[in-house]
Amino acid sequence: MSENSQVARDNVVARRAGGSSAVDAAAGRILDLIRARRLNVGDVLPTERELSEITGASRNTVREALRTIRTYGLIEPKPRVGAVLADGQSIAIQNFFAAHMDVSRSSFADIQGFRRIIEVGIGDHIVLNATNEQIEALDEINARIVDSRSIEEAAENDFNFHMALVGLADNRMLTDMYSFLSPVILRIMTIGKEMRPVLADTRAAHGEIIAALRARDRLAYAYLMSRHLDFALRFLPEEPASESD
Amino acid sequence: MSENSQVARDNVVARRAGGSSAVDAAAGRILDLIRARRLNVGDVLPTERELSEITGASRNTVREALRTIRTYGLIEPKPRVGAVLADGQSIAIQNFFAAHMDVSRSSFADIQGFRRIIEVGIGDHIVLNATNEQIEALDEINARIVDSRSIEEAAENDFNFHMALVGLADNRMLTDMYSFLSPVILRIMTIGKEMRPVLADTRAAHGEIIAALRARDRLAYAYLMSRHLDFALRFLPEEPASESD
DNA sequence: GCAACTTATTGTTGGACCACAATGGGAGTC
DNA sequence: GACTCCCATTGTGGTCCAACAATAAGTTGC
Repeated sequence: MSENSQVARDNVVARRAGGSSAVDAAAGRILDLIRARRLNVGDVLPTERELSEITGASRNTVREALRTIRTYGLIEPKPRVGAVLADGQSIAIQNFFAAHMDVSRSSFADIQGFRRIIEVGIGDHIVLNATNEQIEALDEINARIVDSRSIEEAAENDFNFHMALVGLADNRMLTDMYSFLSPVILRIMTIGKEMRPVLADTRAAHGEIIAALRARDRLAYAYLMSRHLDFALRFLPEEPASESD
Repeated sequence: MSENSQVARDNVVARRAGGSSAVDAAAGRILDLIRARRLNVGDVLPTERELSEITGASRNTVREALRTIRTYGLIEPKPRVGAVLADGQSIAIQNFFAAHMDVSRSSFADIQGFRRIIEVGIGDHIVLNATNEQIEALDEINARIVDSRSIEEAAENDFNFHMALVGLADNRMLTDMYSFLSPVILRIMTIGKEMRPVLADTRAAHGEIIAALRARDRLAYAYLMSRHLDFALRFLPEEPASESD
């Protein structure tokens, strides 16, 4: 019993010297480990008991740290094997936003507002620098929307169009952010198409935007893109329509 | 010892009957509880032991569930009080970005390009919606730049100006991103001021932007902001010093 | 009014058990 | 003898429990 408290005290001392919280410290250690060993998707982490030894924390603490990392979608536990480095970004972000949608419904509008600023803002660069081939490629992607067999597929094609557009901005930060936000944007698009499944309209709106690019008309592009994104926003459940809430 | 295993088996049975994972089930129960009791920001959750009784899971399981919710930024634990419903979306989003995005790979030029799209893009909204008081507040922040004692302080004041500007866009996603990017942006500003430490110029450029806002002149704002950010870019090194990390 | 004490709560630990999957060895078969 | 199948063993995550430490709110004594 007394050695129990002794060990506890030592660990507490180590914790206070290290960081603010034992769980946070352990999480940091584990993330450092992933970086140091250059682990990639599919690789496995040491077992919880080994991590417990490595980090100097108890297995319970390690588990809480892993739970945090897991919530970020970076790892996925696999029984008998260990935690596997995962590409669970999509699910994690969806869960993240799902947890927040209950609290604040403004998030959807914020994301759409963000998109509008970005996609309108990149117009100047695209109009000036995009090659004709790139614009034609956009047209090709756009054509796939009406061929979609399901709403999900349509949303994916829709997203591909916008992602390709953002790619023309030639800015890594932007493309990274769009990849990061892709699950949420896809979800917004899916909801929009469920409520108003007229794929031809989406294609036509995109077509107008492409036409503005072909004509190298910045003002037309800004106007059309802005209208296009505003229009999508109108069909989102942003209004507190449900009285039960 | 045998009653120990008996309890464990019962709980496992209860778990399998309930859902997929005890932790997930507990997290769902807790979120339901928050919704059912209509808890708002600032309200406190029941204690872990009470939640343990409510959910039928052990305190350890409850803790892992709370850790998940906490990672989402919905609650914040307070010793002796309990978990408090928090508005920690900002920090949670920042952590998500930190976990998933590698800013260091983006070049300074990319980040400045991103900034230009954002800060020019929000012009319309600001020109239309900002109150005179908000614009005057911007002016006040801007005035502090020339009083700065050090380059770091000047960079910080510079950043504060741009952050306040972005805040006027009234979009949480944007402000969160700027908070997240703040270290990088600050670094860019510091470098810029080291190379060309004429604080009066920065203040003057900001002043012109503020004047455009006062006049509610979108075009002038877009032009001046674009020029301002482009100008900063000119003094940055071509290749970001990735070795410092 | 302030300081010391009490107490309730989270934070952390170590230990235990269960379910499950992989592994390997042994028995049986060709 | 080689191959196959079955089953025990083993190791891992998932869950639970009991205890102690740290902390801060509340209480009491002066």
